Amino acid sequence: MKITELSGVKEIARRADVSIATVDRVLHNRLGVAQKTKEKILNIIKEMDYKPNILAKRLASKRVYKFGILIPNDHNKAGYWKAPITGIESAYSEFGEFGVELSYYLFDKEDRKNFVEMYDVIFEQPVDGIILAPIFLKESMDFAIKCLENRVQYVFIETNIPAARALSYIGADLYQSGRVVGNICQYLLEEKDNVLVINIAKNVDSAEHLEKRYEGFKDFMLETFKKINITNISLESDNAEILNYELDKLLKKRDVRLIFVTNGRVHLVAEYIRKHKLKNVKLVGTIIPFRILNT
Amino acid sequence: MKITELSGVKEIARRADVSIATVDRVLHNRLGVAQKTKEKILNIIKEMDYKPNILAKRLASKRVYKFGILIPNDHNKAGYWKAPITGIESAYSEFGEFGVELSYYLFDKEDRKNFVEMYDVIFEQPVDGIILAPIFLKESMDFAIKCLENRVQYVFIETNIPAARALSYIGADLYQSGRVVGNICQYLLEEKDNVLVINIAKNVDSAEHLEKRYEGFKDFMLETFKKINITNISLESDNAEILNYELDKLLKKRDVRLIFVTNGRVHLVAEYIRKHKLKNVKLVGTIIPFRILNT
DNA sequence: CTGAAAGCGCTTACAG
DNA sequence: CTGAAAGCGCTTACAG
Repeated sequence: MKITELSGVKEIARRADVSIATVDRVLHNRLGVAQKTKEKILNIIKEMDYKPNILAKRLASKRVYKFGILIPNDHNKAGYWKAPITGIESAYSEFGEFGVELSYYLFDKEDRKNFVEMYDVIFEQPVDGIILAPIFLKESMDFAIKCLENRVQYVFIETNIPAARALSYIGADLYQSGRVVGNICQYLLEEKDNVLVINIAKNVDSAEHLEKRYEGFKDFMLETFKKINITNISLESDNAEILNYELDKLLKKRDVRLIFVTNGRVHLVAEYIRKHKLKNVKLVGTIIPFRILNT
Repeated sequence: MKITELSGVKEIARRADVSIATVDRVLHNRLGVAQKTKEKILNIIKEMDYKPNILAKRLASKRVYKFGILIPNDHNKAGYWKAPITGIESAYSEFGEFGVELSYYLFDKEDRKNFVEMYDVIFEQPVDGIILAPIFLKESMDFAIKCLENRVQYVFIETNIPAARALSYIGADLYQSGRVVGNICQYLLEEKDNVLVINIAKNVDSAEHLEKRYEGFKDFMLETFKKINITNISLESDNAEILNYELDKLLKKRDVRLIFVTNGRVHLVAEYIRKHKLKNVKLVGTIIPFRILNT
């Protein structure tokens, strides 16, 4: 770079022989620039590999970015969402002064209609970005489309729906989590053992999510034991009767050595095992709560 | 806040009836300000709970911050330090344009003299902050003192020395790691079992570090089993003869159910077990490599 | 010991 | 369709 070279918009303006206001218009794709001028400027931008200085941008702009946060209220799972909220607030206290505003929209985890109501409310006000827990599959897909229509970026938290192509996903890697479970359980098993993997998901939607954990577990197992026998079932309710019925059937058929429940509902199976006084079956569950890191 | 209130240095200057240059002098504790003026300004700053705008600061200042990175070269442990370097480079590509410069100082992990040579070199040039792996205890303490003398901030990576009061520590929480091992191993043990925990640290220094992992393991175990019997030994070399000698002694005395080696040198004990064809002892080790997150 | 002024790289009315 | 100018909240010579 020559020492005489101005940087940023000024240099672009100099090269294009226009004012920086015009450069700014092109940079933000605003109307009111002659096609020819626009092209010239665009070429120079490309030529220079121009990267705007975000510090200067933020300093000069009065614009406030508004974020909506769409997560379950904590009425059922006491305190589960405390940690992410703490994290959001901590980030806010760091960046809030640079033009960020937060709005919370808490919905009832058991009520998909309420989820839809809440996300409709979000769009009543201008919003730039959204963090959401997409625990209802179909409704969340609809929501994603609405975000795209409104040019609003969205990020998933806790549950992921890869197909909905969020900007990013904050939460556990369920596939890896399943592999870890497999890794630990390998010491409890032998070749040709029977293993039962149970997904218990109250709404159909998160079943797909839990499936990932099963995949990880299964892949690890099959890499370790060629002839292990893994049966996977998904229950769409946490009703004890149904669970008992299924377990009766499955455990009668074969000698199951290990049961892996892919989420925290493992206690339901624990009760079954206790009631039937089963001695030879090992039980494993998975719970990965959010954690507040000490800083 | 009144709408007429200016913000930042301007407002301070207005209230103190001085120029912003003088405010700046006080803010940076520079010489050449009358004691009275200084006090007045200091009071106003406190009153306003003034927080400088770091965006404006960085934009206005031409100052470049220089960071030194003092970590082992990878000649022995192939690739172990690739991940943190990737992380550093990724952060650099994000922030480098805002005035950050990096210098690497790689030392020989087996040679504490080399570590000292390298850190002497660091101070030959101006430096603002240092990331280091303090794997040599005494030398790292000396280094910390040198940093304090030079008013240079330092951050530890991989190994922590709490007493050296670094700005922060990047790495595994060894105490929690030990608890996790305990948590998993509880299913392999019963009340009154004998457990052996072995720290194998080539240099005395990291022994203290490994101790933390033992603490976590022990605490979890004692919370779970009241009468479990845990023996802990620390070896200062990875010499197989010495290890074998110690293991002979320890395993003769009592019926050991589980051996936990607090780092990756677990393979040394594995060899012993294989050679002696021990069947009833379980072996557990811990390796937590750095990982590159996919983004 | 203190202040006026230019500048960092952008954005934002406003004027033409 | 385009430009001159002020401003964001700081820092940095320079002058006195």
